Amino acid sequence: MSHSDDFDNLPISQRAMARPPSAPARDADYLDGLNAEQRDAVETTDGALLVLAGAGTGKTRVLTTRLAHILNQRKAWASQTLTVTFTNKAAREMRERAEKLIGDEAQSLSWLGTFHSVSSKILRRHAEIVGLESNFTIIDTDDQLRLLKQIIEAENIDTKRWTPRFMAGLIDGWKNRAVTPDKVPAGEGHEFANGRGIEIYKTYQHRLRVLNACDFGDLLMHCIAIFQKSPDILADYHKRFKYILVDEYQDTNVAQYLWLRLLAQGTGNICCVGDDDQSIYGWRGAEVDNILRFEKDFPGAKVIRLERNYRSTAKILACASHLITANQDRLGKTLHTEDEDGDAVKVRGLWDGEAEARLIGEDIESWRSSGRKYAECAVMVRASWQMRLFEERFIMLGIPYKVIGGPRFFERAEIRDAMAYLRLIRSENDDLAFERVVNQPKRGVGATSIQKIQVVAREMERPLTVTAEIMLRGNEIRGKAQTGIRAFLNDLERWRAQAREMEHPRIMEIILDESGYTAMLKADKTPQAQTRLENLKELVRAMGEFESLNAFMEHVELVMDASQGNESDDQVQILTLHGAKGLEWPQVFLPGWEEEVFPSKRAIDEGGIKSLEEERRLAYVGITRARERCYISFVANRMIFGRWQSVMPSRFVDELPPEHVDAVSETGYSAAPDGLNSAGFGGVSRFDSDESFGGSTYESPGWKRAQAARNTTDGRAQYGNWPQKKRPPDINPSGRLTATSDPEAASGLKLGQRVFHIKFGYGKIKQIDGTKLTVDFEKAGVKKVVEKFVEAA
DNA sequence: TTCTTCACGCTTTTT
DNA sequence: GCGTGAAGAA
Repeated sequence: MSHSDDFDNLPISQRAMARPPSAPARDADYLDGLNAEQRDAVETTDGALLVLAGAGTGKTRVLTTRLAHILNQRKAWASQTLTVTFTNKAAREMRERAEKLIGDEAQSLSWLGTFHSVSSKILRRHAEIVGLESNFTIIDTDDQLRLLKQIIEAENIDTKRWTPRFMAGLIDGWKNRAVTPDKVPAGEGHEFANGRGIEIYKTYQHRLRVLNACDFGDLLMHCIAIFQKSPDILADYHKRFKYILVDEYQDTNVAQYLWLRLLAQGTGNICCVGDDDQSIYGWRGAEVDNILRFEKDFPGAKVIRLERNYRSTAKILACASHLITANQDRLGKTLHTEDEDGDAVKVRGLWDGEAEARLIGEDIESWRSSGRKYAECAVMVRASWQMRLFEERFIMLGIPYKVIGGPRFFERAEIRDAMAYLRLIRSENDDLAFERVVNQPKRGVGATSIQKIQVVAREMERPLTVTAEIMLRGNEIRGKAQTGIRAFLNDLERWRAQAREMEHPRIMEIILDESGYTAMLKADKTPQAQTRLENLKELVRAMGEFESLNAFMEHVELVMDASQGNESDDQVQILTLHGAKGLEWPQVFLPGWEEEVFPSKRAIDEGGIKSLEEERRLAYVGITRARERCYISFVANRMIFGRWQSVMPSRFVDELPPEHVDAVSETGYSAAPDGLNSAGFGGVSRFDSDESFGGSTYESPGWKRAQAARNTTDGRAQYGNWPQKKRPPDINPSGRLTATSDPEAASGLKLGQRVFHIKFGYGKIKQIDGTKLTVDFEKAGVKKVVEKFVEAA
């Protein structure tokens, strides 16, 4: 095993003296096939280096090869390199690809991970410096919100007017900039409850410390604090990390930047790879400035541009490049390819979202019948609500698909409940976990009882479990709650003892059984309960893959995306544009290119030109995912939040280069990119003639607003909120029933008629009472009262 | 205490 | 359209 001679395995006394052997151990044949720039980026190992890597230019390859090169040149041990990424997925991929290059040695890359996982590892070593114990809990957004809610309520602030979510946003914003409560610039807390925001931030941080917990932002912030407070610790890390590699540098926020800069002060060997045109996380604190400023931050830094694209055909690349030139602040790159022209990017205008889904479904089928794979196709949307239409259509057509980045396994309620039990076993201090599961399953412990305990706990400054115990002894809790809590505490005690001598998957099973959680789900006849049981089984199985309970829990707290399972299956991928970074497919569909959808209304309203540019980068990312074919589409009418709106094609459509675009009209309306406005994209006129509107000059508010927004330079709509007018009930071509908010329309339904409902599939009408229908969904085993249905023509 | 109903707000995206 | 969370009813 080549990694047995690793730095970490040396006796501590020898570490300071340890030097990697100086001679290269292997031939540098891994450099074959790299172009001149890539090779330069790999071989420039020392000093600060910024690699500006455009889409599809072999960024990951350069990073991993560089890593291999450093190791093969014996410039450092694997464990003396630090490689940080943003997502777990990226970290995993990096490790896998490194393994192919350097074999077993990749296992010693113990400092390869996300910013958060590396931070957590560092923080566990020095937790006491920031007032934590090394077994601290990492809380997620859900816990964070509950904690904040308690704090805000305790301050007697109305949580409806000043929502915990908003406060969480402020705190995240501060933490993204590594701003501690005492460093908040004057005037910034004023947005919340008349300036009490800072106070709440302070209390929040204090509470976290008491709970021996951190949130995601803390992981980085505490690390920075440790480095700043203890120069000797920092010096240790300087000695350790001889080479630092950073992926997706354009997405770093201020805290991450500070973190990196502190660590890079040692050797100064830092290599950041990124693409300013793919910075799409500004809303969560990413500073494109970090990459724009790189040369100033790291004096003497070298910049290498990777501009040869190996992914897309020339036409696809031309579209993307042309579109992105509309952005102002760019470092500027000129991507080129030696690839052939390929097919033009297809732009298509359609009547509505269903037509769009239908067409894309057909395209995928014909792709498949031409002998290609489903898995070579991806549908990329701006927001997750747009996925539903495609799912429905694909189910109907029998096209296998997979939604990427849907509700994550470990964020599901049942999994979080199970985790809360484990957390309570690990530490009796975990108040958040206690609150979550004292009454889950129902033990007769209601809000009143919990509140009572909380009050006392706060007074005594003890954790809830301990307080509850004391109160039970003092007979201060009566009735159902008394027996409930008694049983709960006894169970915890017993499990804790058992956990010490049992395999950890087994203890999970015991907890689920004995707590009555499994029984609760078994008693629940809805189809969701079945899935939940399966999820829990999966959880127990996944636990078995970890050495210890603690290892498993660390994994869950940070790597919130387990259990993909059947990745090899031939499935169409449905995902958001954000989720698509770093991926590629031969055939890519980009639906929903309408003003206010993409670019999203919210982005335009809130962030003005800056957000608009970010949306454009998102479009750029979308197009550059395509290798052979790229289909862009927009519709005339779209259902948004249950309301029909007439919508305009996205301005991005107009920004495509006409000579590389093939504009196809599927509706009889002009979809030519250069003529959309003048030719009068027909959605509106068709809408006008619809009799149900009883008028001929109707224009939907959405359309007017969108039109106004398109015509302003900053992208902000000049109109306020327009009164909403309802679109008449929709009649769709498959002869199904569609929900409507118009009660009058819901007449003429017949008993026994089958209706469609999004969640439960087809059901039979059992009873009609005005506009109220009782529908029996036999397949799902659900009876549901469905209101406001309307019959199809 | 728990179950039911209703209104609201929100759907960018990640650790 | 959907889930959440608060208020009201059993």
